[in-house]
Amino acid sequence: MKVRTRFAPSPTGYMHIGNLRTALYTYLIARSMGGQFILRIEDTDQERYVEGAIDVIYKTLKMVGLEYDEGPDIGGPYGPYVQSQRKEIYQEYARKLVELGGAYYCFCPKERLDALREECQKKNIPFKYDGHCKNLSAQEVEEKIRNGEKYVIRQRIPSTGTTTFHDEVFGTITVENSTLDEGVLLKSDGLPTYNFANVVDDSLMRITHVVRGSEYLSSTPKYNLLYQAFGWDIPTYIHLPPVMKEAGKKLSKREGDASFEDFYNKGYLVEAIVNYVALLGWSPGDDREFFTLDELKKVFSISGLSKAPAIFDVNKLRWMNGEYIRKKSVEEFNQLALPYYRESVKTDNIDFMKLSRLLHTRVEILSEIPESIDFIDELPEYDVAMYIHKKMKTNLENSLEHLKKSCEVLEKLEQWNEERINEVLKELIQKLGVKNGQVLWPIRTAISGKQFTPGGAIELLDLLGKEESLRRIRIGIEKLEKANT
RNA sequence: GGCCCCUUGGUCAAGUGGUUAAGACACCGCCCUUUCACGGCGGUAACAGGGGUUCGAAUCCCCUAGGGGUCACCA
Repeated sequence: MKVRTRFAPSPTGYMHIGNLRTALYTYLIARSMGGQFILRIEDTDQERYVEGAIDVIYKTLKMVGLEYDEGPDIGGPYGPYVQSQRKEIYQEYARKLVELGGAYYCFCPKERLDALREECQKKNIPFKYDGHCKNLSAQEVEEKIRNGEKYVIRQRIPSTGTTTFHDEVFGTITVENSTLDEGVLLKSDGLPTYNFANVVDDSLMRITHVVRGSEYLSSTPKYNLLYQAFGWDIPTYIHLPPVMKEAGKKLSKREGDASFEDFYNKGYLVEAIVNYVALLGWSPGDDREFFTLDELKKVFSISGLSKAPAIFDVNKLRWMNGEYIRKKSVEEFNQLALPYYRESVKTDNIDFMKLSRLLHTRVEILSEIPESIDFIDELPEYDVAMYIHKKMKTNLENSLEHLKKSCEVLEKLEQWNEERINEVLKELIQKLGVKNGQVLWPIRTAISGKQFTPGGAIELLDLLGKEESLRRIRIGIEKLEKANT
């Protein structure tokens, strides 16, 4: 039988990183076994409807490269793939289930249920529907419906015995049927609950492997009962532990560290996010940790899935993102960096390729680019104390002296390029008989005004150009003269 | 609270009865070096606790603790 998995998000308007991981794993499980991957939208909750939310799902899957074989926008043999468009199907199957004895009509008003719930809470016992409508006769049911009474359809669950299911990651789990609540399958608005829709759809759509978050673990016995009542094959279950921010905390939408989009907008590369997320809760079994999507398709295996919740470590993502950046050619990096350059560099005589060569090994996430090059447009205010560097053995006096001498040689330099600048300065250094840093540190300080810069003095001189460099060096000389008197 | 699940360094994790308990991120140190990075080398750091079973337990069993999930006409 051909493996078929499905990613079935409810459209909330953004793609949580944990959700993305579920999608990834679901996709990989299918692809690693040569199977098909289906997209289905679970929008049976009308109150939660969010405009444009489905587009976010399409867009994210596309960016990440998770191609689905069937879905709302591309169709397929088991459509429609949006649950709100399958209303009649659920109603039909709900009625069928009643006939089969797996469900019953319930006319209990909300008030009655609320009272029941309150009572349970008082006694500190878990809420369970008390079966008030469980034994209504067919005639009674028919009459109530004819009278226009609102109703739901509830699952009928044996009061004794146990139900066992097997999960590929959590193993075999057995629960007492008596602890299972006879939940609502079909709501009074005619739409199904998740509990019903997912079973019906998964079966109708021939899903062989059900992949979802571990929050569904505890209701899975009920789904098995449903499959059994219908006489359907039970799928292979693969429940995934959650992704946490830190022990006990979830990734939050508010702090902007929860969705794929958040990370993408912060300058993380799609490949890096995918790679990192793949490793969050799954291990190939060996040391390898760099994978493209295509490579993952080959090596992914359910057996590498872990059952404990994983904490999302932004630090490691950063590192991995940096690695991905370094793997790119300078040209590719330049293309990625361009929009960020334009954010902070307004002067147009800067050679961005030169800049990219400097930044290439120093950037971990794209969004840190603007700040690291903000000195290009304008020399920042800086303190003369920055000229004092213990290891370089620089102080205010020798910095001034060396800056003056450097200024002299640089002024005379006709051909302004890295090679020539290097020659002249090294010559000067030799003549002075000092360490490189004695001359170069003050220069870098003078032209950047910053403690840390991408590239050293020579690269920066070249980057900024003769005129601007000399202007800044003279400012430095002035500052030092003032400080020395 | 009932039921279910989970527990190897700060984090991700390998490990499936016999290992000096891998590797990666982070951290620290050294080297390279005109700063910062990159790169290279090295270091600190873990089987939640307690009982069993066994010649032998991170691995099997039980208890305790901590954590998570669930208990909706939400998914």
